Amino acid sequence: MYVNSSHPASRSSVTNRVLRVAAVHTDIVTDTPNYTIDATETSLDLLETLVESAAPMGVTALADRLDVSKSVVHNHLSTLRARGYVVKRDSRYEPSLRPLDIGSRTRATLPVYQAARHHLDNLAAAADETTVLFVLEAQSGVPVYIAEASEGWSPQFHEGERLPLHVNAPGKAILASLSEDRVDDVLDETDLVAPTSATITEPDELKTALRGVRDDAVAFCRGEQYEGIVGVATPVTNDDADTVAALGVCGPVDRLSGRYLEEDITGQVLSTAKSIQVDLTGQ
Amino acid sequence: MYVNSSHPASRSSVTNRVLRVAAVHTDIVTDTPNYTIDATETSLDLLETLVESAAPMGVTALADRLDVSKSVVHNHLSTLRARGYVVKRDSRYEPSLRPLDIGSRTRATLPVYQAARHHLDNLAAAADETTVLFVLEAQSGVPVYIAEASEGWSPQFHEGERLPLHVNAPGKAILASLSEDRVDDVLDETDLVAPTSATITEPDELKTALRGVRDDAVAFCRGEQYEGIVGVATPVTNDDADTVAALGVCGPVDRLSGRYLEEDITGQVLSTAKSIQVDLTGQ
DNA sequence: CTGTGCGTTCTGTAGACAAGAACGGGCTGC
DNA sequence: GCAGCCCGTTCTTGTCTACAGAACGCACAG
Repeated sequence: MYVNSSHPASRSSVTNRVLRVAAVHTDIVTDTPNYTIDATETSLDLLETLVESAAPMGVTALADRLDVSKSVVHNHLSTLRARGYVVKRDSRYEPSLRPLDIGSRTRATLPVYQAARHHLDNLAAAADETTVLFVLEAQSGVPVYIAEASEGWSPQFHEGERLPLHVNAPGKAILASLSEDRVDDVLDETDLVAPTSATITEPDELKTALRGVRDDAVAFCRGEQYEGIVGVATPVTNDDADTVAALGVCGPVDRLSGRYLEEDITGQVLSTAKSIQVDLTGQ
Repeated sequence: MYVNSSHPASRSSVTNRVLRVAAVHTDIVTDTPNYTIDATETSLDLLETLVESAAPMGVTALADRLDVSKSVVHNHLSTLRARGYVVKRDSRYEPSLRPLDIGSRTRATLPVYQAARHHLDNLAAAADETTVLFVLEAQSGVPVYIAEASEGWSPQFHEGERLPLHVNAPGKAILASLSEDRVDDVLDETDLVAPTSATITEPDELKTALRGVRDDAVAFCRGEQYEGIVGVATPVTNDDADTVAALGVCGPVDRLSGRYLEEDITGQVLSTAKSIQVDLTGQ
C-alpha cells in the first residue's frame, strides 16, 4: 500500500473554513502532493541551479552538483533548450529570459498590478523613495512591482520572490486584511524565523500587532527583515476578489524616520492606496 | 539504429565560424536536440497553457486541451505546485509568480541591464516616450526592459518575449552589429515572415538596409511589426563581451514622425546609448 | 435520492529515463 | 607534434517511472 505523506490537518481546516466563513469563497490549497514527477523535478533543479549560479555552467559541473549522471543532465538541458528556457553558448549553459516572459505575462493578468502600476511610479517619483506592491501567494508575500527611488538604495529582494509575511510592512498589512483563521493557517505553516533581533517571533504578540494594523490600516516595519531597513505599508483589498495586496514604501533607516516616515510618507502611501482602490473597484 | 533527426548543416557552420572569425569567441548553439525528456515537456506544456489561458483551469479542461489523461495532469500539477510554479485555488490551477522571480534574477545578472536601466528611465521621462532595451537571445530579440511613457500607449510586446529581429528597430540595430556570417545564420533559421505590408522579406534587401544601419548606427522601423507603430534604435555593444544589445524608442506613428523622430528623439537615443556604453565599459 | 461532473487515488504495464561506458574533439604540457 | 586529460555528446541496457484507465469520493442539481 502507498504510504500517504503527512499533510497535517490542512485538509480538514479547509473544509472547516469553507463552512464557517461564507465571505471567503476562494481558498489556496497547500497540502503536500502524493505523486510527483521526478523528471520534472530534475529539470527544475537544473534551471534553478543555473539561475543561482552567477556564471554559465557545463554539463559535468551540473552533474556533480545535482548528483546525477552527465547524460541525464545533457538530455534535460537539451529539452529545456528546445523549449527556450535555457541557452547554450559554446557548450556552456545559462538560463534564458523565457521565465521573464512567462512571469511578466502572469503579472500582467493581475488586476491590482494593472491598476497600481502607474500610481506606484508616481508615488516613487513624488517622494523619491522606493515603492513596492506586494500580493499574497500561498502563505507568502510576493513583490509584484518595485518602483525604485531615482538614486542610491535598491531593495535586496526581487520581483516575484516569495518572502515571509511577518517580517515586512506589506506582509503585515496583508496579514491584517485576512480572516483570523486564515492568519492561523499562515502562521502554522511558516516557521517564524527571525532574520534580525527586531523580528516578532511570538504568534500572540504578532496577532496583537496585527490588530493595531487593522485599526490604523497602516503597518510599519523597523529592521525586522534586513538590518537598518524600515518601511510603511497599507493593504489594498479588492473585496469581490481573490487577490490580497499591499502597497508600501521602504528604505534605509537614515532616510526614513520620525515624522517624515510616520506622517509625510505614510500619508502619501494611504492616499495612493485610495486612488488605486478607486481604479480597481470603480471600473 | 537510432535515426538522428535533421540538424541542417548548423553543426558544420559552427566549426567554420570558429575557425574563421577569431574575434567572436562565443557562439550560440541552436541545433535540435536528439534526446528530450517527455515528462518535462508535459510539465512545460501545462505551465504554458495556464499562462496563456486568462482564467484558472481545472484538471479535466487541461487534460482535454493537452490530450493526456487526467491523472497525468494531476501529477504534473502537483509537482509544479510543490515547486511553487503553480498555485491551486479551490481545485482550480493558475500560474504563480515564481517565473517572475527566476526571470528577474536572470535579468539582474545582465551587465547591460544594470548599466542601462536608469538611463532608460531618464530617457523615457525626458522625452515622454516608451523606451526599450533589447538583447540578442538565440536568433531573437528580447526586450529586457521597457520604460513606458507616462500616459497613453503601451507596446504590445512583453518583457522577456522573443521577437523576430528583422521587423523592429532594435532588432535591426542588433543585426547590424553582428558579423556577416552570424547574420546569415539568423536569416537561415528565421523565416522572414511579414506581419505587415511594410516588412522587408528579401534577405538581400535586408542586408543592404543593414549596411546603412551599420554606417549610421541608427535603425528605423516604420510599421513593420505592428501597423502604425514606428521606432528608432541604436546598438549598445560590449566589445569584450557576450551580449549584444540595442536601445530604442517606439510608439504610434501619430506621436513619432518627421524631424521630431529623426532628429530630436534619435539624438536623445544616441546620447543615451553613449552614456550607457561609458557606464558599461568604463568600470 | 439519483445522476452527473469533477478532482483525486490507485494499479498494471509499456516504455521512457537514468546510469555508465564509449566516442571524439579540444586543450595543455612536455 | 604527440600523448594525456578533460569535457560534452552518443549510445545501449535494464529498471523503475510515468502513463492510461478505472474506481472512488465529493459536490451540486434536478
